[in-house]
Amino acid sequence: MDLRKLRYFIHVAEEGHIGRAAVKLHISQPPLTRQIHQLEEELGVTLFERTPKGMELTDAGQMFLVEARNIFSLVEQATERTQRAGQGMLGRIDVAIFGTGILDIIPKVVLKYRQQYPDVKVVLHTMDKAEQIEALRQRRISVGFNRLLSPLPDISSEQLVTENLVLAVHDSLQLPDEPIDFKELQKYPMILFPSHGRPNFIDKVQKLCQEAGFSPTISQEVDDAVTGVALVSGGLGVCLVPECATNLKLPGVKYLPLKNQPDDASVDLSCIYLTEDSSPILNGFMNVVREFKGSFKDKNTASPEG
Amino acid sequence: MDLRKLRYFIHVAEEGHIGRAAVKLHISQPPLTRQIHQLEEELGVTLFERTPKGMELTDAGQMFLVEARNIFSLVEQATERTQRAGQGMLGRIDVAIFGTGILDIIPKVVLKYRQQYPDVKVVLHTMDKAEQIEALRQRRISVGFNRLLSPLPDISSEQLVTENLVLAVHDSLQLPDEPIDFKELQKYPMILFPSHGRPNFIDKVQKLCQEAGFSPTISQEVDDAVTGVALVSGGLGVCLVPECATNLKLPGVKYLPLKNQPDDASVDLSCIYLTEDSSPILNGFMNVVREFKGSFKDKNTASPEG
DNA sequence: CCTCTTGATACCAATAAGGTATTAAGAAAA
DNA sequence: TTTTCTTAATACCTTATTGGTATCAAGAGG
Repeated sequence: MDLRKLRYFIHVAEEGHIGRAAVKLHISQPPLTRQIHQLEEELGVTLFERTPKGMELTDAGQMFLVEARNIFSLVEQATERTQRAGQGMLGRIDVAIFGTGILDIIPKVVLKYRQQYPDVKVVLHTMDKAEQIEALRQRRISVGFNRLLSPLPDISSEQLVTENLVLAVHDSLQLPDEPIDFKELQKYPMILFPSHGRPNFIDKVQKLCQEAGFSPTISQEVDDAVTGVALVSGGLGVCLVPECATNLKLPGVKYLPLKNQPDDASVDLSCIYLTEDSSPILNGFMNVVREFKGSFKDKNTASPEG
Repeated sequence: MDLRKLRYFIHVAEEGHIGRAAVKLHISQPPLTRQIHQLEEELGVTLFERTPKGMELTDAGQMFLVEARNIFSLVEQATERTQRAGQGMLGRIDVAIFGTGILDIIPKVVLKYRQQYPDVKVVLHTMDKAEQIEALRQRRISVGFNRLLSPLPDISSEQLVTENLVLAVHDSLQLPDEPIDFKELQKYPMILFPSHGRPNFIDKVQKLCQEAGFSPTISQEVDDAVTGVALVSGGLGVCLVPECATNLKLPGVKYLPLKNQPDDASVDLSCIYLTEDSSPILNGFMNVVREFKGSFKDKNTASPEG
C-alpha cells in the first residue's frame, strides 16, 4: 500500500476516466493504469468496472474511495497537527505552582498563555520547591513557579517579579490605615509560613527581623499564606505576606504597607525550567512569562488594604 | 508523505534507536537515517532529539507517532473493509418487495441473509412491478421480489417458489373446513387485487375462471391482498390468495384449499435483478435466495385454514 | 464497415530507495 | 585526560521503482 496509489485511485474514481485523471495528476496514462492495476492486485479486489466509456467504481471500489479519502484527511491532519506541535501551538504543558503566586501572577500568566496558545492544554500541579525540581528532572513538569531559589546547574531560573511585603493585621489591633514601621512588628505575635522547603520565606522573615535589630515572636508556623492569613483573621497574630496576597479577603483582616523596612524586604517570584529543555511549547510559555516580567507592580490593581 | 516513511518513523520511535530499527525493518542504517531526515524536512519539524544513546522523540514527534499509528490502523481497516466488500460481506443492498411475499417468504430470506452477511445493511423498499424494474435500471435497488413477470432482456428472473391458491372466506358463509370446488367460486362475489401493474393477479384469476368455464362476480378491486382479506373479514365476498397469505389472521376469515382447479391455478414468486449486475453483494444475496428455492411448500407451517 | 474512443501492453529513461564503507561526535571506561 | 565504545551522519555505488513514448486491442457510434 502506498499513498501515491491512493491519490491516483481517488483521482481516477472521481474522474471515472484514466486519461483525464492522468492529466490532472500531471502524469501520462500508462503508468496510471499500471498503478491502479497494482492497487487492485494488492487488495485482491476489483475496484473498477472497465467500460468503453471509462472506469466505473464497483461496490468495493466505492467503499475504498471513502476509506482512501479518510486516510488522506488523516494524513493532512497529522501533518498539520505535528507542524503546530513543532511550533509550540499544540500539545500540553505541565506547570507547577506554589504559594501566593496563585493569588495573582500565575493566573494572569496562564490566562494570557491560553489566549495565545488555545490548543495547548495547561495542566497545573501544586508542588513545593523540592518537588518541583524533582518533577522537572523527571520531566513530569516543564516549568515551575517558585520563590527564593538557590541556583542549580541543570535548572534555569528567570525572575518574574519582585514583590514588596505587606503586613496582614486584624481589625482588633486598631492600627491606622497607614504604613507601619517595620520595627513595630516585634510588638505582635507573628504567623510564619511555609513550614517546609527551606530555604524558605520563614528564613527570609527571620533574617529581615535580625537586620532590623529584633527577634520576632513566633505565634504559629503554618503551611501556606492562605492558612496564615486565616489565622490572622482568627486573631492569632500578624503575618508578613507578599503584596499579591492582598487579593485574599478575609473577615477582619487588612493589609498594611511597611516603612523603614530593610532594603531586601521583598520576595521574588521566579520561573524555573530545565536548562536543556528546548521544546517549542516551553519556549512559547516562557515568551508569555517574559511579557509579564516586572509588569506586576504597575498592573496590580490590589488596593493597599483588603 | 509516504507510508514507507511513516512505517520507518514508527519503528525508530519505538526502538529509540536507528540501528535497531533498521534491523527490525530489514534494511541497513544509512537509508533509514536518510528517510527520517526526509520526513523531518518534509514536515518542517524536528521529530527526534539525537543523543549519543539514540533517538528521542520531541513533543512534536510524540504527536506524530500517535497520528502515524492512527493512519496505519486506518489503512489496515480500509484494506480489510474493501476486501470484505469485494467478497459481498460488507456493504448495503436495496431490496424491493411487494404484495403477499412479505407475509412469509421474503422475511425468511432476509433473515437468513442477515445471519450469513451480518455486515451488509439490507434496505427494503415497497414497490410495484413497474417501479421495481425502473429502480433496477436506475440502480436504486439491486434486487426485487415480484410475481407474474414477463421476461425482459436486461433483467434476469429466478423463480423462487410456486404457491397454490387458497380461498379466503367469511365464517358467515358457513362453508365446511374442507377443500372447496373451484367452480363453487362463481356463487360468491369476489374481491380481486391488485388493481394496477398488469399483467397481474387479477388477470390471472379471470383467466383461471374462464378455464373453469365461468365468469367471476367481481365485488371489489383493491390494491393488495391484505386489503382484500380485510374486506373478506367485512363480509364483502371471497378472495383468492396465494397460500402464504394464510399467515394473515383476520376476524371471521378462514382459508379453504381448492379442488378441481385448473392446472395452472398457482402463482410464482420470483426474484429479479439486472442481468449485467455482477456485484458480489447481489451474488451473495441470490445465493441465499437460491437456498430457499422450492423449499417453501415443505417448510410452510401454515395450517390449511386461518 | 469504419472511426473514434477507451484502457492495456511493451519498452526505455529518470528517479528514488537501499547497500557498503567511512566519518564525526559524544559517552563511558581506563 | 586519553582511549574506546557507542551513536547517527555522509559519500558513493547498486538496485528497484516509477514515469514517458509508442503502440495495441476492444467496444460504441456514426
